[in-house]
Amino acid sequence: MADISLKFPDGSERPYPAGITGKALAESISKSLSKKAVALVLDGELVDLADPIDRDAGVKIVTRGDDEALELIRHDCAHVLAEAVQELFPGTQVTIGPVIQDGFFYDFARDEPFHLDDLEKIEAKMHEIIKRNAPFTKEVWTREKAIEHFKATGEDYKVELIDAIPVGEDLKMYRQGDWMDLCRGPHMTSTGQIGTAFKLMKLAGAYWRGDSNNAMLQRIYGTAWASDKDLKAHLHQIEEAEKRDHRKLGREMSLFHFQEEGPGVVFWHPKGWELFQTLTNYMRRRQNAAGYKEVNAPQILDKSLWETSGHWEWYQENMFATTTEDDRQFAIKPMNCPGHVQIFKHGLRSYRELPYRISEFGCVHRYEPSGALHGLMRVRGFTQDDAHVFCTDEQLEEECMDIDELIRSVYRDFGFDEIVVKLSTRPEKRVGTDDQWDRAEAVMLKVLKRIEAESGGKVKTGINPGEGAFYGPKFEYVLKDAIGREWQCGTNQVDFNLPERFDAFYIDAESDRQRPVMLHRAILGSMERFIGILIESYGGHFPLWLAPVQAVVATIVTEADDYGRKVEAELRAAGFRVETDFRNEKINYKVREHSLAKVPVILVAGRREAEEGTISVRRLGSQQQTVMTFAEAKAMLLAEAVPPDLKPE
RNA sequence: GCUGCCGUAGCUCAGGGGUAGAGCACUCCAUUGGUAAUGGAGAGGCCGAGAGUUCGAAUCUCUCCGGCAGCACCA
Repeated sequence: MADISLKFPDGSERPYPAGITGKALAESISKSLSKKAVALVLDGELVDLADPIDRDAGVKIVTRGDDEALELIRHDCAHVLAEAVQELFPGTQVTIGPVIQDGFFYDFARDEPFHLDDLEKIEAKMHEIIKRNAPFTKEVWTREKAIEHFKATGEDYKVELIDAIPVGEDLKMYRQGDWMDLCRGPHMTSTGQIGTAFKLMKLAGAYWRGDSNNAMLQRIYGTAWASDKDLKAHLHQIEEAEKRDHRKLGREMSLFHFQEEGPGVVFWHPKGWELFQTLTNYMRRRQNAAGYKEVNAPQILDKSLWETSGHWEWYQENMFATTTEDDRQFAIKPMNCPGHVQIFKHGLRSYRELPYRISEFGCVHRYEPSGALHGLMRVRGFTQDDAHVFCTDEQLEEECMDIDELIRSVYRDFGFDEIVVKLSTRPEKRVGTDDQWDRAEAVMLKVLKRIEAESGGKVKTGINPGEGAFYGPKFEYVLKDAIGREWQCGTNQVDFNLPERFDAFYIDAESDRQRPVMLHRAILGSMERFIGILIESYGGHFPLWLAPVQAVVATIVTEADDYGRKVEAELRAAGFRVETDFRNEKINYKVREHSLAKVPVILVAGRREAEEGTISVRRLGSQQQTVMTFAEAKAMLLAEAVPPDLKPE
């Protein structure tokens, strides 16, 4: 057999007989390597160790500790999960079991639901299967044989999967002991290589093929790692994330609450509302500076308006509607755009007024599916930092670029530097002509390229086909928070439809009527959601400018209370959000309580401070405190509390 | 909306066919104590709602409401 030349990661290149397997290759290098090897990377692609290599290629032997092996561990683990379930619960059908972030899942079809305590049994069975250490072996089957096999074993879903695989493609079956599964592969060489660092996490329902018209399957989620240490670290990380949960912190910091009578609507408490207002005021300043005029449009409008806008036809199931005694139908606004069009239309607009930018902290209500509700992140009543820009076709591109700059500059102020901009194109359910969509998407594609280019590649971009709003394509701004989670917040949508539906126009330089283009844009998106993101991202430790209570003045002895009152009054007069704690409690008690409430600064005054005009400053998260004159402390705190947009450069 | 689980005091949770418990928080009393819990006493619940089974239901069954996890949907 002819020789092939294989190139190793260290750059060295050696000849081998064609058809050599990864296993034999590893053996030829060293016995210990062949023992540790679990797979091969062939020209960047992960393949089975048993696959013959028949061409010149770059190779890398993957051992269990390599990053590439993690995917295999998880994938193999999914197979073992499926085997365990079928051993324990005969008659259960297997469907798909892919690798996901941090682990894997497998979807099963079974009439009886699994219970939480089944997970323990399944996990024990998995350990047993792994201990058997059966080799994974691959077989290539014909379509007919595979279909026949799965029909015979009652695996209807597998048959359906095979039907969806293009004719001519090989069907690979992986066997582990007595069990086998249709699978693209690759796998490690035996189940024993999975190790013990895995855990079944949760049970959930999931639609077959992700389509809610299909049957619901039972999904078992698991996490798997290369070592027990990694598994432990992952479980610890989950615990840490739970501590940041905005629903928990919102309660502990008395920011807001929910209750049964108002599913999906927020009761904002004084401190939460303070935060809300601080954020709103910041956005108001940013928008005013960017040339927006703030407006306010009605909450409830006649059905006819929503028919004209298309909402009644396309969005009705998400709308709260009401019929009055005189039989008029009204809807509570789910969006602000129709209202803003009315403001634009009121009176003749000149081309000189364009771009006409109006903003509104618009409170909207949407009937969201009950299962979607999630704390502040997904609610039925929320406030958008919404705005609409009416402009000419020629102005469109620059307006989009300005909006892009505004959005990213706002995100920077909160420390969100990693941004992805996605273009969502025309959905199936939509209004307007194809020509309008063509025009809108063409401009947006151009803008998307400019955003990426002008950010020097810092902003990543992408396309979401078919995800646009019913009235136009949209840019979606996805930010990454302090703990690496991604959130879609900002949006910018190009709309040629609504102006036409409402017959909005302006008068151009030749005194002719012209149709404006309309941009819908939001930056934080939903104020509620953004606050939820901030709570979790900061873990409740707000920067001073955002903190609802910026400092608490706590006295040690009653004689210091008068001084404490003076400290409070002076800070309050300077616009600082400060509270006092003169309770008959020990200072330890007070420090503990305000630290748990995540107040950024505790100002402690005892007899000494009162006499000397000083104050003891203790920062949240620090075990120490600094004594300084009150004047110094005040200057320091006031300087730190200046919002980012008002900071002198 | 779908699947599964859950709903006991403001919060965190125990109990589980014979009419209710803990810790923290709260109120009162004593204590004026230097940076993460001073001691004592007290008050607090139609055990999510409705119906059923039962001599008797917070406990079992059903329906509804709400929550949680995931799916679907989405700012």
